[in-house]
Amino acid sequence: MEKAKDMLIEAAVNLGESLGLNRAVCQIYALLYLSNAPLSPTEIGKSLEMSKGNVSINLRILEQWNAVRKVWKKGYSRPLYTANEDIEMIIFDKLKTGIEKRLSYVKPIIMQVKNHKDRNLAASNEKFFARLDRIERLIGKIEFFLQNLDTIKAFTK
Amino acid sequence: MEKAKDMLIEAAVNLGESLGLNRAVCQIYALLYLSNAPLSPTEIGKSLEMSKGNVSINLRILEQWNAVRKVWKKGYSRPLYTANEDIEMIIFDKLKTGIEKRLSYVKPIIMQVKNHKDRNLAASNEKFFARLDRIERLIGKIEFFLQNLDTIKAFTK
DNA sequence: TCCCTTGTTTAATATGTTTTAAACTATCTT
DNA sequence: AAGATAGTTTAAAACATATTAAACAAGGGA
Repeated sequence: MEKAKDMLIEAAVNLGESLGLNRAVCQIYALLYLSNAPLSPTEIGKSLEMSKGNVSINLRILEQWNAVRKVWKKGYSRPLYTANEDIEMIIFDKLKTGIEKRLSYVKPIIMQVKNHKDRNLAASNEKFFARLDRIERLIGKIEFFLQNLDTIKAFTK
Repeated sequence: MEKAKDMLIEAAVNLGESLGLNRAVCQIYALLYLSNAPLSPTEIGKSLEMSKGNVSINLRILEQWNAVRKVWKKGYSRPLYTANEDIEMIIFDKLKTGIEKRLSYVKPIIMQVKNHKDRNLAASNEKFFARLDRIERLIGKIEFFLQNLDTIKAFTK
């Protein structure tokens, strides 16, 4: 049983790393996701053979992502932690906000370059501006795509 | 003009890093993408103030991704390089094969765990197996999504 | 053929990230 | 209140990756 959990946790790490996540974050989330009851940081650290500092840091990260949440057990003053199960949403939100942030940085730069385009240069740089246009269309597509992902998600349910 | 290129290259680096790409790869691709004519490794290195070793390594990576290609100019024995312009395809293919590879690693592990599920344990681990099912459905969704991305891409054109 | 230029490979350096160990803070138990 | 337990923060270490510098190989022109 524990062996199975370990294998699944390792698989989660493997998947998470392709999204640029670190090992600890994936391990902790997967452990909580597969646990029947909420766990304390100490239990997490013991189970994953990970320093408590590392548990603390990465639990905070997961909380910021809304991937885990505190559970207050009656009589206990310290919270336990449990996984929020809608990992689709978690992954999606993280990707979406990340991409949007990047695009909002790139877009004004392209605008700026296009507006500075002076007539003399333009002739000799036909190709250059054509490629800028192409990039702008791509950005438009990505934005369209993000706006519609919610719909698609619902559709595939 | 060169200033504009530098800004755009920097923006490309910024975008690329959110996909986990290194600086050099993004710079080289963006430079070739925005250049009117194919460039030699030496020219690339000079333009980006980057060692020729680094240019060489990362040009090879870009070639493997089909993101750039060699151009043989008459009379020259060494190739120049130019960007393949369909970066949507490049990004998409890279993401798609990456995700597929990861899923093909994870799927059999889940199968295995589910098949080992023995009756005694099963009762006490209702929740555990329910979550496994949930993950399996998620993987199914992702696969469906990937299979249909081509269609969606065409649709948004 | 010999040198000069160009490109590749490799080992070392530099940079960035993750993890831990240890100091610190807060909470709980007696 | 004192000692023990749990959690956070930080500085250092371990680790991974990217970049360069330098040795090497291949081709081009004298």
